[in-house]
Amino acid sequence: MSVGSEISRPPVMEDVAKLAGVSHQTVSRVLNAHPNVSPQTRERVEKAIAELGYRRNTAARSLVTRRSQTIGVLGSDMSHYGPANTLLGVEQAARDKGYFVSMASLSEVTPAAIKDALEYFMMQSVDGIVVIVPHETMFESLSTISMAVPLVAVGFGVDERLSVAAVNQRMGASLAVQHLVDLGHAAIAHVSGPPDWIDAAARIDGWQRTLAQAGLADSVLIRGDWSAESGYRAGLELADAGSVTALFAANDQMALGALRAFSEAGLRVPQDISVVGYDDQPEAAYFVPPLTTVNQGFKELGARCMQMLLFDMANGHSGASSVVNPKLVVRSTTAPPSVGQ
Amino acid sequence: MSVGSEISRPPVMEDVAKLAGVSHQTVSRVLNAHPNVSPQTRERVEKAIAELGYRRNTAARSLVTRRSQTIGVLGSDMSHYGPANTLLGVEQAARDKGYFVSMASLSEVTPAAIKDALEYFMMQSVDGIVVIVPHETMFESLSTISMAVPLVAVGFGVDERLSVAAVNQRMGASLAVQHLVDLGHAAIAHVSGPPDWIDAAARIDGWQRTLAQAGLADSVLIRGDWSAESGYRAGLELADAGSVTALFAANDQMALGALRAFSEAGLRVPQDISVVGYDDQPEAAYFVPPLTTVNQGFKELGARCMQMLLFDMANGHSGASSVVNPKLVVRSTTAPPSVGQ
DNA sequence: TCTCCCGACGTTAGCGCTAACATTCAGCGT
DNA sequence: ACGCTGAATGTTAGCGCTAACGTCGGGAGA
Repeated sequence: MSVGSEISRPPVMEDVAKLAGVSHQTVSRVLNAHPNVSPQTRERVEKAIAELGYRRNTAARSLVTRRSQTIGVLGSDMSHYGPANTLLGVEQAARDKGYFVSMASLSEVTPAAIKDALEYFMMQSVDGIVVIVPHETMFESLSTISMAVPLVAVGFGVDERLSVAAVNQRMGASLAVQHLVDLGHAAIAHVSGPPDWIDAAARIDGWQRTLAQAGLADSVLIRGDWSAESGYRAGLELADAGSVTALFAANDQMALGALRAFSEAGLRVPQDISVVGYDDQPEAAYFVPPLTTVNQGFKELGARCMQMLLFDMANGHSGASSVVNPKLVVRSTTAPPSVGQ
Repeated sequence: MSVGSEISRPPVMEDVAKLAGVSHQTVSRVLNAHPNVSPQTRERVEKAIAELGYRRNTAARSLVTRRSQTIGVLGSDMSHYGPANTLLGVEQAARDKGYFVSMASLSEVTPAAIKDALEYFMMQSVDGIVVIVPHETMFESLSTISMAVPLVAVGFGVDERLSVAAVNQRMGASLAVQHLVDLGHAAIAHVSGPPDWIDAAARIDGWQRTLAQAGLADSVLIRGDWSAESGYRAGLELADAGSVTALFAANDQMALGALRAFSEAGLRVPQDISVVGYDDQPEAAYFVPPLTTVNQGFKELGARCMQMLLFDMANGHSGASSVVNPKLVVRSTTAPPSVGQ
């Protein structure tokens, strides 16, 4: 019923054309939704395509159009909540728009590794690149390498050389710290991420500014590395010093570590010390006690990213930026400082 | 110094050939490491390639070789620890071997969505597919759809129709439960994942078998959905009933939720109740108290996966399977049941 | 009635590469 | 000296598609 000559080779455009009684070019026109095809012809061709199970050959198409319909996504720590969800957002938006997404992840963020990955994308002749590595090294590398294709970076500070989609980290940090200030805290420590991470730097900055605006003195800053373990160590340190009534952690995992440290040290949260996290990963609501934290719309960020990339791909480099605003989520790790303190 | 005719078009093989004073085919031979090229010629060609910054056009190459050098990775809940890390393992192994990796993630695991995603990979004419969706629906869909390219599934049970790389879930569950039995527990509950998830089913099975082997009666089984929230509800239920001295949770997040529930209910862990998780995500060591759990080598799993896929791509479908063994990680949430119980 | 135009197709010429087949030219045995 | 072999190259013919042009009718305007 279906096939005339039972050859194993997958059907090509010519086969469809023959079956529909038209030329291969008409098939191409149908596929590309050209206007000048009569409805009857279009229908015949579509039927033939369905009957043969024809699929257009992407390589041949790419060869002549010079576009691969692929975008490259470069990430680093994809096993973490934020980047993983941003990736998901990008992927969904890309697929919606008919793009394929190729991914590469950096096991270490060094200029060489970055160059390699970018080179890998160029080999694939991607039509655009999304970079989800908010790292100072990445920023420097990106400034050095002039890209042949549009690129949008997630989470960088605004810079006219780069198209950027970011969460307003400073605002997020501000939200967190101001919440503590409003509660009456005057000594608010911060466990930061590695300072060469752009997000970490922005959160440190937001923390300091908010403190200053509230007329409070600088407080203790402990450098963490995003891991629960570093949060734990920071928590121990803070519990030992006992100089502080609140802690703002640069992510939920470090907050988790701190929570454990406080628990071990016999400090009650929030009665003895308040804690605010950052990210609002789903587990945060189930920490002991449930964590007050800052929610970032990662999936939306990914979608925006893709939107900007498509714009740049159509109109050339824009250097535009799109920033999404985080929201504070108050749960049970924050309370006014105890009077006895 | 570098280019003769300053045209904007990217260099093609012919340009390299001209510069090196050879034919384009010789350039191709150098690029493909053919044996019959003299060392001097090879060197001249390589120099020309470097000088022009030549990069071979993947589309043209794919068109003629009929291989895209791309493998598709299909995932579902990539924002979770296990799948995300498996993906990373696959990605690294693939890139090592010179393959590109294209990813698609399922926002919902339905036959239609699966078919779509697989279709999407076929459009891209991937050379192979890795499926990281250990879901019953996926298994059924895979049995229905006969794939045109090699496919390896992560985490399925062994089945000769499918090439599979998996963690031995039954053993993992056994490890966890046996540990509790050895401690002296006789009433060991289980919070499972959704039972249409293959991993969840295997862990339930492992839990039951180990109980039976130890001569213990069936205990209470609560169905969760992997989320901390469901673990929390289960914990509340268990605390309320008070019929059990230990809990085996099918993942760390549910264990986290349970930990919080117990804490709220005034149950001390591990004195009043022991808890074992599953996955050993990095945070597990920083729960309050640190969680005893089962470690699965996700990255290794990803690498094995890729290895099998390459094998199948070279030799046709193998239906082989490769299983990695999990390890128990004992921390502080497990102890002998209190005598007063 | 005769243009002229334009919609609906068909035909042709590559895109940049690799596989398969030619070609050339040493070196070797007889 | 003569082929003969085989390594090192060159030449040719597509892979399957789209862009650019060619063709061919049938209405609208003169």
